[in-house]
Amino acid sequence: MPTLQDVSRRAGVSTATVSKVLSNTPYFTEETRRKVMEAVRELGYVPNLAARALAAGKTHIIAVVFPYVYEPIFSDPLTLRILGGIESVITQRGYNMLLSTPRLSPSGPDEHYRQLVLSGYLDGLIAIDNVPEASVIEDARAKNLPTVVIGYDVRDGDYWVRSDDFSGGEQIMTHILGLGHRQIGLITVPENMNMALEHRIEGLRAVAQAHGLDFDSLPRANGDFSTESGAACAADLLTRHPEISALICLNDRMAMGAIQQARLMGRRVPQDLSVTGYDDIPAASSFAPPLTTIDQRAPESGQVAARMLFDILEGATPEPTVLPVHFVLRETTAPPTPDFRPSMPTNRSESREEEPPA
Amino acid sequence: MPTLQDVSRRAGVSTATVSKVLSNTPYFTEETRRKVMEAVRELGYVPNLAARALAAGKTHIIAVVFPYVYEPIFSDPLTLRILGGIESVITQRGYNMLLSTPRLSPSGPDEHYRQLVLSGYLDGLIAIDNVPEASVIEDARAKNLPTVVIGYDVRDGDYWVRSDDFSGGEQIMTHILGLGHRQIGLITVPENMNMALEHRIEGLRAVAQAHGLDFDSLPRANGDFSTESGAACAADLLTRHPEISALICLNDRMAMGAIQQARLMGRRVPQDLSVTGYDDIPAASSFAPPLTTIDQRAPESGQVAARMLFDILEGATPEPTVLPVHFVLRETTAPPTPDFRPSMPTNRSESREEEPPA
DNA sequence: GGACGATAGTTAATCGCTTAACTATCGCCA
DNA sequence: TGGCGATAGTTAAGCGATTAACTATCGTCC
Repeated sequence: MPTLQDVSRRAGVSTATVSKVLSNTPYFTEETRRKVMEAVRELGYVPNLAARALAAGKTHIIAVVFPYVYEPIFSDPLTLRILGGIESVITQRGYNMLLSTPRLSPSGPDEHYRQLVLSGYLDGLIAIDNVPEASVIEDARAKNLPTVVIGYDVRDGDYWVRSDDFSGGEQIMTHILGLGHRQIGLITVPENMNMALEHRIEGLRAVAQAHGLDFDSLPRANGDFSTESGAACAADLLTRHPEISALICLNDRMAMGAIQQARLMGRRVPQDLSVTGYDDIPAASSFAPPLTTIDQRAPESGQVAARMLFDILEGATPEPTVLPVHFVLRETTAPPTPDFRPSMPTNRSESREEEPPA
Repeated sequence: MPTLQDVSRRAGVSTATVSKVLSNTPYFTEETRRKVMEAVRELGYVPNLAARALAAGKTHIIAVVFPYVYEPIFSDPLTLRILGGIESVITQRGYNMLLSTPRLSPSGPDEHYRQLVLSGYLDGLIAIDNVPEASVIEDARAKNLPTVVIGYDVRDGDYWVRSDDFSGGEQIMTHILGLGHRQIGLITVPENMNMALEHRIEGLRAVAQAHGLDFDSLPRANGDFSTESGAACAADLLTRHPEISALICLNDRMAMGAIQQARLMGRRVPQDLSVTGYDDIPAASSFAPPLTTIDQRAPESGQVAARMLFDILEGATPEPTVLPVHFVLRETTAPPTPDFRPSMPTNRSESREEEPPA
């Protein structure tokens, strides 16, 4: 591979001049540029990025960090769409994207990841961080590496972008309540697992209580994001509380599992049971029936995060961003039918569910 | 950030010795190692990867290349699972994964990608290459960069791994024929778009012809991998050829679209119409009804590719690999019912479809 | 005409690490 | 005892760029 020096010799100038021409630093003539460019072409010169990184202290590599927590990112359509959004911006700016999926333990991310962050190999970092414990950006913060977090685990001074989960929860509950449902079941995930989901729950709660509903006494079961767990939760909930006329699920996959399970138990959706999801994954619209859900605009959040990062790299100090969510009305919700409306007006007498089904 | 020199001073040895200890190159005492390691710990030293890359000529970065062709990879669950497989091996070996998605044009991949490949930033490359034109590995080949291709666009001497698409096609057709179907519709993609799919078609053809069926005269429509296009193709096919009792789709998403469309047209699946997919994406098993399909073991192919790459890096010359596929019998296929069996035994009189629906 | 600022290009130090070549020491054996 | 090979560690030369500091040239303005 030809080096800068080869080019400089061939063009009959110094390496400094070649470097200037290539990086468009002032003070060279058109004639010089021509000679240099021609030498570059003739030799097929391509700059050595490692050398450039060492000398200039810039690697043009942005790490995108998806911690390996509850499940592999590679099966979660949502994080993937975020990734797509990030990729589009990074590529467009001529940067490269290093995908890192550190394993998390209570003592923090794995050693290999920590070395990467501290190694000077990275110009910036974008991390998904919704998990309360074990922050993935501590080292980056300590090293002053430009970092944008997508999610909630931030502290003062951090740059972040997040989806308006609270509003998403509000919109769902408003819709369900507006339809006339009062016997509502919740399919959630264990507490302290994901802060985004907890904000959705807070949104649900706010609206429920504004309507005089005792949110904490609503039947509730915890899944683990998967379709299967959604089915299991639905089985549990519908068995113990046959009066339920609407099921609010905190993500689409659990909603889809719940619908299948409900059908197995003889409930038609939406006639006998309304179900809502969250995320609007690709499968949601082609599901039968198409799922009423919340569109988080995941690709957009990736793009916004990437743009914020480049702002920081250029010396600006971008504002943290909360992205609006969009309610997607499809066909899994309907007003409750009298058959499934029990005689008592609320479910105050019901016991509360906390544990997930086996 | 402390450097190697800082460590060497603190430990009271030369930088060469520190380097040796850290890379475990022979000839130092246990005592020396202790001193060095202690200095490393005290200073919080982390090697600078750019400097290491420049000096040693190894970056510990593997590029994973998913060309942007017919659609963004970020919505294709299949390539994503391959990515997951690759990631697991790369991470485990302590390498980093650079995700590159070059834009392809008839003149080749974009310039930024070419620079990356030639820049010396990469220790190896894994590429998905099923698109006939515009190879993504030409530069890598020219530069002698260790490369493994997942797919078909290879030439002699290349390392590759691919799924046994031909056998997959055979198994699908054998199953459908064994069920008794003879009025078979095909939902495919345009020719020269994806070589893997063409091999599946060859597998289908081989078995069909062995059974005396004129494969080329089977009704056929071309989609573009998407659910929507599957629905459109199904609408087209079932309208023109109502006698069709089985629909073979070359991927799951098109199959799912086809099933929804068939249902809209009053066909029950599988009673009135059998449908098969290909890929076994996550949604396939939770679809209603669960989809009969082919499992390609995508994560495995990613793992195999990554392992092959490390073999090459270690000086070995691994054998190209064809991975077996697995037929997944679920609930979208059944024997044809007499109602939908037309009087003529074959469809020799039918015209052939080539164009996709608008 | 001389001084000065802008322009064009060069020299050489530097980034932080690896490694070939070299020196020094030690044990062992003929 | 001398010599040799193995062991332990050092010196210093790169790797291939960037860039600060410097020199040289030229036009302009008083």
